[in-house]
Amino acid sequence: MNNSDLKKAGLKVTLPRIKILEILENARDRHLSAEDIYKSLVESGEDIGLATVYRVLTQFEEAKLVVRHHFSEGHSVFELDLGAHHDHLVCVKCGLVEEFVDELIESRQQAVAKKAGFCMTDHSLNIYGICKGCQ
Amino acid sequence: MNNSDLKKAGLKVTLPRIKILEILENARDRHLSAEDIYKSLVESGEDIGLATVYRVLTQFEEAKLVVRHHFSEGHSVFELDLGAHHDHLVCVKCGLVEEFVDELIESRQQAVAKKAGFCMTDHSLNIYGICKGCQ
DNA sequence: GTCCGTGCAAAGGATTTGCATAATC
DNA sequence: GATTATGCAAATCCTTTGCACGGAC
Repeated sequence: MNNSDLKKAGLKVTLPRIKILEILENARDRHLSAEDIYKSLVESGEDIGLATVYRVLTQFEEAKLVVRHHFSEGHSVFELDLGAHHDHLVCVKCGLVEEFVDELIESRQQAVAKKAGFCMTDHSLNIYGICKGCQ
Repeated sequence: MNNSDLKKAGLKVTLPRIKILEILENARDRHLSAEDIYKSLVESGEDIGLATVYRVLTQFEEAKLVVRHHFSEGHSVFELDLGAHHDHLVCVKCGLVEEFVDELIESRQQAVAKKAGFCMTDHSLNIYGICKGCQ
């Protein structure tokens, strides 16, 4: 994920876009809110507005560079789209997010959609619970 | 679901609460937003404020009379909690919501959580797609 | 009569938008 | 140099809260 990905997406290579991409790549927990990213920028001494963060993230989403998730927290979180679909385990205490894939669940979802006559475009499965560290 | 359910929940039996319960029971699509409910009240000539709708829905949620869902639309939707857990198929064109249960998926989720060391408290699975009528 | 519930208006948080300026290509 | 991006502030959407009044028990 680098500057040429931006060009490919038809986006000019600008400082805010590069920085936001970097932050998403280097984040320990890869699932960040717009506010998280903004804070991170401010800490690095960058002079980038929150509105720009939102604009860039929305553009990245449209360009399929990032995926937006709505965990049940009242705000969106974003992660780089590395192409590998996965679902999420979210800790309701500390906010930790783990990823998982279960082929059986994936295929059953397809089957459920088909049976209902839906043409499935997407799905989101979030398991909420208390992680090992918080128990 | 009636007035005695309200009393059981420790809530006084008031007109707004009764009306909102009725609307949730009679809704064709049982998944309504606060705004939907408010509009429905206004149409029936009730003089009930939107703030009250939100307050009542939040109380109902705490009392386990309704369940709140966050489909990816920027607002919450509410449905009566009839005790039967289910997941949702959401049409991205018309907003139609269908319910389903798949035991295999349910049990796999438990297994996934257990393997990750999570104590699962809840989960939400939404399949997004285009319904039969919209295709 | 006490306490809880409600309406209204104002506040709140997350996100978007308008506009003049500044940067990329 | 033309076009697209950005920063800032103001606006918007959904939801919550403060306060004085009204209703349930």
